[in-house]
Amino acid sequence: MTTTRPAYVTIADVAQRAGVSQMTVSRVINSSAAVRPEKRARVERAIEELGYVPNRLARGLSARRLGVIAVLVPDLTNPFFTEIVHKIEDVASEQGLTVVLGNSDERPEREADFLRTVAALRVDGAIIGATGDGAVASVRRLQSAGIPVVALDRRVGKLPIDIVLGAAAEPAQLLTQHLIQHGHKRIGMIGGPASASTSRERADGYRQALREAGLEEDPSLYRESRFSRSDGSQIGRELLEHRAPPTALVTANSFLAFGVIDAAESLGLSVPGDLAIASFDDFEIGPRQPILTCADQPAGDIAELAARRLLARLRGDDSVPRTVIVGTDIRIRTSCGCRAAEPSEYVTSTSLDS
Amino acid sequence: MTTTRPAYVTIADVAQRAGVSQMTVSRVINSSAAVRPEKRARVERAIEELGYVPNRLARGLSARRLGVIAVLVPDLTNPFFTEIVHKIEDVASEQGLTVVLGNSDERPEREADFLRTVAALRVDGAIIGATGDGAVASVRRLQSAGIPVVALDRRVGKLPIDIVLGAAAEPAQLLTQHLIQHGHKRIGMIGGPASASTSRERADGYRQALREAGLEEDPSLYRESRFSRSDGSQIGRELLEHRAPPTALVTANSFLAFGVIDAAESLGLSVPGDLAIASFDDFEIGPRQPILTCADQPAGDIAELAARRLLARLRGDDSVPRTVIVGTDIRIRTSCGCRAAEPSEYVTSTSLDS
DNA sequence: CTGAAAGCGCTTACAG
DNA sequence: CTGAAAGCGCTTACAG
Repeated sequence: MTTTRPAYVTIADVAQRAGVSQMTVSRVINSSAAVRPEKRARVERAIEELGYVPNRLARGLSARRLGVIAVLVPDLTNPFFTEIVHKIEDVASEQGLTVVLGNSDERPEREADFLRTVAALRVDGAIIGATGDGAVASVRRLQSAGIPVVALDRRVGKLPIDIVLGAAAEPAQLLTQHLIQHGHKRIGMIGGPASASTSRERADGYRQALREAGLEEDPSLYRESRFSRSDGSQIGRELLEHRAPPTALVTANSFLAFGVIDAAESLGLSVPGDLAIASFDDFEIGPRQPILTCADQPAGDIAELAARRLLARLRGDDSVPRTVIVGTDIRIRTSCGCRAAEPSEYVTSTSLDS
Repeated sequence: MTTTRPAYVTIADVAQRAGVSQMTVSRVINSSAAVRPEKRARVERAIEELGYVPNRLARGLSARRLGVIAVLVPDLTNPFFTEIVHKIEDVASEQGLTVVLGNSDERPEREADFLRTVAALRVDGAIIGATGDGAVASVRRLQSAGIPVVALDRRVGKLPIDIVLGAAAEPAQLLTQHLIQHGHKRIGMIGGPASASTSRERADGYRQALREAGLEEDPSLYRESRFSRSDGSQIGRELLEHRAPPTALVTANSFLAFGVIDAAESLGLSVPGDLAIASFDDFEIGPRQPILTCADQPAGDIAELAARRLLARLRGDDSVPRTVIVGTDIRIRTSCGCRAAEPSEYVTSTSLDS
């Protein structure tokens, strides 16, 4: 079809030019066995002269090891996941591994597509931030094909699997308690999609805090949403127009918080004056001091732990699946009603085996 | 090494179970030729029952078409590139293509590594945001192997190659002119690394504006930098402590602008009162109205155009390499000294053949 | 230390 | 519409 034929140089060409067998060339390329120095030199020269680039597909096919790992995230637009991808890419490239990237956009079908692709590619392993429990079947297929999978940020059903995620219930509880300490009685929450374990756990933490404080739980004050600014804005508006609106809100994601603030402003209300806010995620990017009181999950650490876990599996570690829960910093700023930025930080760091 | 053997089902297993030849199975999988309905049904059932997932490595090896494209960006931390990756991933997945992701971190060696990997993987094509002209050799190697490459955001030396980038000189000129209209006489610029064509062109636009306005060009007011907040902060501080400091600054990237504002604040100076700023990129993410007057390159459009160009090449388009320059919106906000947000937008949109 | 043979799991021609 | 043969470019045993 195209004019230029992919006229690749093959291992046979190199062997012929160097006057050795293919195997010798293979051994030189992979340093997989000792080769007499003179031969090695001849091979290296031939490789150089011919501009030989070993075909990794062929290698992957016969060696059953491609040197590629897959990374799936639910939203590539979210700086939390961006940082995760960035970090995993760093670790991978440092290990000579290549990353195949997938973005499900929180859609289970896209997720299934990607995981099927990845299975077809016979990647060495995968790190996935699932859309939710819908990923169980796909992940199981990968596992039964012998491909190690590490879950990140969200659980995958009840599957026994390595998983690395940020603390969810405790920080939500702390955020809520903080709002309670500011004197709020009617505290609402905009949670994430119930399909994500993280969302459910954060909601638990919120409810737990209310309960412990002896506050009534008004079910109409908890709202499920997608992790988007527009959902935050829309639901925020609805809550603020509630007959008995909340005076404070916990949001499960910063996009949601931004949207709520948009809504408040459009209604002529001020934050935290008319509505106090505490949120998850710390990704305000800009020239001014951030204002959001939030639970900041260390994305880089989560990513690195997940990557290291996968690397261990690739090396043959077949210990029991591990659940690693990474501590979260609570950053007190002004959206909750605090004046100054008293850096009262809370750190939890847990690591359990399951 | 591991306990579970990747006991994959192969096309031969399916063929046997369906009582047909491998070729028939292959034709069913790929819809590459007509197959009698009953046989097709038998094959489909066998695939289902066996849980067969075709091996794309094997397919790629013999068909010389993997269904994978490579995407390289210089900074995965920069929302401009994140959005680009996001969009390319969208287009690719919609076309059934998989994305292999690389991040050079602006380091030519990492770039070369990635491009070598990608060549070894025999990907179908690549879209690369190069670190600079250092990528010439790597790109040439891909091209001569018959792998189409589309450059994005930055040129690759003088290589004849498809390229999609945002306008650079004109917006820089307009930004500078705008500052001049505010009455500034001493206008500096923090440009990006000179290795990137974009940086050089932006600097040209800045100088052009000064020249046309008859303003002196003080070379000490132009500073080269990396695209980072810390560089912005450090260089910003140096410029502000200059014996005759600039009263206005153009920055080639928003991270730089943020850093400059950090520096100004730490010196007790205000923006735009003591220092007016106009920048490239529009990626303030947060709850408040953005303040940066800037040239906003449409990352999504750039990405999509690049992806479409590559797709055309994959389909066999062998026309002359094309240079597409995408228009940039100028967003007037307050960092330049304007009061309100008069949305005076400038749009340029050009497409040239080279 | 070295190499000939077989095989990885597909597809590409080629016949029929 | 269908299939047997050869080949894609490597590596894995196996001999020596």
